[in-house]
This record gives sequence, structure tokens and C-alpha cells, in this order.
Amino acid sequence: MALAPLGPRPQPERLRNDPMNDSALAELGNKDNADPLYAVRHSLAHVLAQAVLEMRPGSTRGFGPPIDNGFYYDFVLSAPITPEDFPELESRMKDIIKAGQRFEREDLEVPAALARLEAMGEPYKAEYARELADRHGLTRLGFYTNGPFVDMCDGPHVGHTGKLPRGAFKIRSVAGAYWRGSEANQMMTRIYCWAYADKVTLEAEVKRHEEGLRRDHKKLGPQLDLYVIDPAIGKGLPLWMPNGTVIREELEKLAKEMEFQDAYQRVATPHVTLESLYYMSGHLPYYKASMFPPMVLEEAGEAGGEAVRETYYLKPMNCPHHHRIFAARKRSYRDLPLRLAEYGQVYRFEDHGALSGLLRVRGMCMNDAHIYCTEAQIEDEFLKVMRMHERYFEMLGIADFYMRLSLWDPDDPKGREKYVDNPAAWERTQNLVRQAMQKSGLPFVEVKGEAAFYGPKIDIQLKTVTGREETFSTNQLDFAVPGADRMNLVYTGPDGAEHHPYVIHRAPLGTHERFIAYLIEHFGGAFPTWLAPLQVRILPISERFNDYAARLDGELRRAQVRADVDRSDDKVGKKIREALTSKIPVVLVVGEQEQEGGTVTVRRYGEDAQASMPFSRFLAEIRAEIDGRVMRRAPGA
RNA sequence: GCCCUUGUAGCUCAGUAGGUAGAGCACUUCCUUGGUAAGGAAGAGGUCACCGGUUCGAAUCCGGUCAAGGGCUCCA
Repeated sequence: MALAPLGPRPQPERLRNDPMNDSALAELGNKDNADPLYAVRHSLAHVLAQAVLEMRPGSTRGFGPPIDNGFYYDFVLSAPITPEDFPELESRMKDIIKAGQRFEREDLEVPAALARLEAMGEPYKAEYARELADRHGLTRLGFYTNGPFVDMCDGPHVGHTGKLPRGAFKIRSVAGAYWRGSEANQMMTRIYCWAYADKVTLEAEVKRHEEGLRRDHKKLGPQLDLYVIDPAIGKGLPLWMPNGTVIREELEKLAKEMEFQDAYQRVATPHVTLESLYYMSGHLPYYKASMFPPMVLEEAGEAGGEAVRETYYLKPMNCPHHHRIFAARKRSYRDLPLRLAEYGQVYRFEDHGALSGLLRVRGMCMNDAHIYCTEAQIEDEFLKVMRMHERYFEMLGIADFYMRLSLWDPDDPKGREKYVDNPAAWERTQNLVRQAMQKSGLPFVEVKGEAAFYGPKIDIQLKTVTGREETFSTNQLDFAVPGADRMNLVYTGPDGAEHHPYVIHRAPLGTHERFIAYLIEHFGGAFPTWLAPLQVRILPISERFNDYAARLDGELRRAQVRADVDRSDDKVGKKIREALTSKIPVVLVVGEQEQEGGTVTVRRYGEDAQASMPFSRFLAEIRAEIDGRVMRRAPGA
């Protein structure tokens, strides 16, 4: 395959969010004990906890596992810790390191372990110990002691705290986190900490992180006039500025071309719909919490007649609408696969605390399509969609992703609210998707509990500049919604009988909001020419050349190139600076020489060499570059 | 929704023993017509997020609300 993704992350997502850093995980054999950093981070977590308990006596502890860039530790604190306390905390940690406390292991029988944890006043640790015993059948639990500090823990640790690199950690932030990751539980205070093997690495990583923040779409987006989020409109409801709208439309144009080639047909559907549709589709039972509250219309009836009452919802998904388009005609197996595509606006009522820039919004426009097909066609169609993903990602230079086969979780206690109850169909469709993926040769990881309510899916996971992993694209198989008890979609088979089609829901370019957020960070705001809001800035040396510049501008616009003229009375240096900070791909400098010869001097973003050439040649070159969606530079360079 | 932090001009930020606001950039006007990362001068611009309290007096202290950011849960 053309793309070489970095491949599956070694550690499945769920382990990160359910940090069983203690005995159970070691017993299950999942922990990477080979990594010496693991022991360092794990040990530092104990050192942090010791320092926190010194500073806030009476606090109790949750989990404290190593993570990607360091570790964290959860506490129920007797008094708050704020960033102002970080220096003191760090200095106490350094004192503990200096003291060279030995890490001593001791294994206790479960009853003794429980007694000890109760005596320590650690109810959360005790709860977990009970679970390890009851659910995982452990009979002995490990304890590590260093100096005055004791923690239930399976290790591994360094020999003594003196072995920990003193300058290679840094407290990063405090955050809230629910005990065991469930909102029904106590909210704890989580202290995040960077930690690396040595000071140089730490400083480099922290610096890398800080530089990354400069590419943050929340910073660059408004700076480059791509979008604003205006409280007057509502939270999570971005306004797209002219520049951002150009990017949306270029992506849509690309999608339309690609989908046309693969024989999709475009449709258009309204933003609001009657409640009954969402009962039919199953969204209201499964998805209500993510939907905006309904609009209820009431009209008094004609004299004596009954009152008319209608309930509408903003649509959270486009699928039910597309399904009704499928159902609007009698369909034959000869019509399948039927591919309906729409860049569809949807509204989801996300918790306000979850909103973040363009990444998590309440109104979004989705690169949506639904493919209605038979079971025999699933594999081909699924693979075709995966190939489309690949073409997009290659075109955009996106390589740092992994694919996740998102499965249902039969053991989820809320399973009946989250997933359609049909174990046999889940098993069958999961196998179908798994087989298709194996056939594609694309690497993927499997994660339970990430499926849609109606079926398994392949999610494409990317990391934002702030280190957060998000799903940007998705390719889902739906066995449930077309069924008799929901939308009841049917086609006539060769046997003359009616059958339910399968549906593939796919959004390789995700939503404009999230995908463009990624692209802003990916390109650091310096978009390839075909995507750039302004492609060419014409820069006259002085006002005397404004007319020549205007003629070129007109020519470029006639050729559908997005150009403008810098008519300010600033000096050339200033105009150049302005063009560079706006990350415009091409600057044409024109003065005496250029006007005389009908030429332009071309200065490209990120390239030092300049070239003078006849304007006609430049026009042909830029046109070809745009048409070919050429990427001249590595993203973000 | 929950935990923590933040909220001064369009942007980046000053303004802590509480005494009714300041800089740079951007913007407007004028001078300058300048060949590759900031030419000069003047001007305009703020209900210090909002509401309430303490005080003779609040950007500053206290409470609440709203919004944003970092997390958790949830998700494209």
C-alpha cells in the first residue's frame, strides 16, 4: 500500500484510561516491564505521592500509573493543590530523591493487605484490592515501601530513590478525574507530571510540546481568520470566516470529485426533522443524550377540532434521512450498491465541558455517505472506502495515524443502552470487518467498547498538537438500523423476496470542524496552494505599479486563482513580512523590471530561492500546481 | 455534567500594601513612493466578561453567573 502509517500504538487505548498499574495487569501479562523508563516513572509517581501526602496530610490516593510522557497520580486531597504549589512539591520530591530511600517489596495475603490498607486510611486502594481478589482471583498483593511511604503496587521500581534522575521530571498540571473513570464516582485531583530518562530529553520534550502549542488550531485558526467562536452565536457553534470557508469548499470539491469517481450520488436533506423518524431509526433510544432538546410546535385546531402538536429535532446524524431516500423508491438488488453522499450539517448536544475549539463542537458538517449493499458486497465496498481514505491521507501527507477496529463490549454494564441487542449479528459483522481489514493489509488494533450503537467500525485515530488523540475519520458497518424493527429498509432480491440491506456509514474526511482543526495543526497554518485561502499575493514595489498588479490580479482571478494586491503604502520589507506571517503560498513582487518585461518575481513560502519569469509561465505553473493538488513542502515545515 | 485554572483595547500583554486604566502590534489620517521579515508622525479605540456584596472609594477583596483553557466522562 502506498501509505506507511506508523502502525498501531503498542498499548490499546482502554488500558490508558483504566490504569490498572498494579498487580492485575502484571498477572495478565500486559505491562511492558522491559522499558526502564517505566520503572523510573512508576517510582517517581510514588515520590510524588509521598510529597503530596507530606504537604496535604489526610489526603487519600487513587491510581498513579506511568503514561506516554511521564506519569500521573490521583488523590482526594484534604486541601486543594494549585500550580502555585508546584515548586514546593517539586522541591520536596527532589529531597526524597536525595534521601536515597530503598524500594522494598513485601507480598501480603489478601486479608492482611486489606487490613493494612484500611489502617492506612486508603479506602480507594482497599476497594481496588478487593476487586483484584474477587474478580481477578489474586491471593497475594504486592506492597512497596520507600522511607515512610507505603503503596500497594506490583512494581517494578528502581532500587532506591537516589537512582531517579533529579532534573528530568516536571509537574505539568492538575486536573480532575473520576475514580475508576466513572462519573458516578468521586471526583479526584489528578497531578500530571512529565518524566524522562534525563534532563536533556525532558527539556527537549517540553520545548517540543510548547512549540506544538504555537500550531494549536485554537490559536492559528482565529489568527489566520479561518473561524471564530462567538458567544453571541452559542458555544460550540463556530462561525466560518471567508478564509476558513475557502478551505471547507476546497475539501468539499475534492470529496465530490472522489465520490463521483466511485459512483456515489449526491443528495441534500433538511436540518430539522420530526421526532418519529428518530424513533424509527433508533436514535432516540440510544442517542438522546447527544441530541439537542426537541422543538415542540403546538397549534390550536380549527373550531372544535383537535390541537395539532408536532415535535422536531435538529438532526444529530444524516443516516435516517438518507435511509428515507432509499425507502422513497422500490429498490431492487440491481440497484445495489447504492451510494448516497452529502456534506451534511448535524447538531449534537455535547457537554459544555467537552467542547474544545473546532475539535469538539455542537454543530458540524460531515463528509457523510451511506452505502446500501448486500452482505456479499460488504467486503468490496468496505475496501473501496478504505482505499479512498488512503488516497485522501496520501494527498494531504497524513501518516501519523492508526486504525482502530471498534468493537462492541458484551460485558459493558450499560450495554443495553449503548448497543443494539443482537449478539449474533455483532459477531458476524465484526468478523466481516476484521476480514476486510486483513485483506486490505492495513494495520489496525482492536478495541472493545468503541462501536457505534448499530455496528462495528474502523476509526482513524490522529493526535492533535496538544497530544490528544481523536477520531477523525470513520467507516462503519450497520446491521441494525435497516432492520424490520427500525427503518425497515428493503430491496427485492433475485429470488423475488424482500431483504434488508446492510449500510456502510463512512466519513473519510470526518467533519469539516474536526478535520480542518487537524489540517491547521498538521500544516502549521501553511496550507498547500490548492487549500490556501489566499493563493497569490501580488506585491507592488510602490504605488506606481498598482495598475500592473491589478492587471495580473484580474488575470489570475479569470483563471480561478485566489489572488489579491497589497495596496498599502508600506515599504516592500513590511509587505513581505505581512505576506510571510499570513503564510500565503506565493508572493509576486512587481516593480519597474517586471512591468517592463511583463514578468513577475516569484517568492514562495518556505523557499529562499526566487525566480523571475514571464507572467504567462507563472500562471500555467500555478494552475497546474492547484489542479494537481501538489504538495511542494513537507507538512508543517 | 464534574474537578482545576483563566477572563484588562481587534491581538499579545503591563497594571498586588484597593485611590475611577497603560504599552506594542493591528486600525484611521497625514508625510514618505520605498526591491525582499516591521519608515516616520498624529489620531481613534476599553461598562477592566457580567451581576451583586464589602468599602468614603473596587480592574484589584468576597460571592454568584457566563465564557474560554487543561483534564475526567462522552463522542466525529
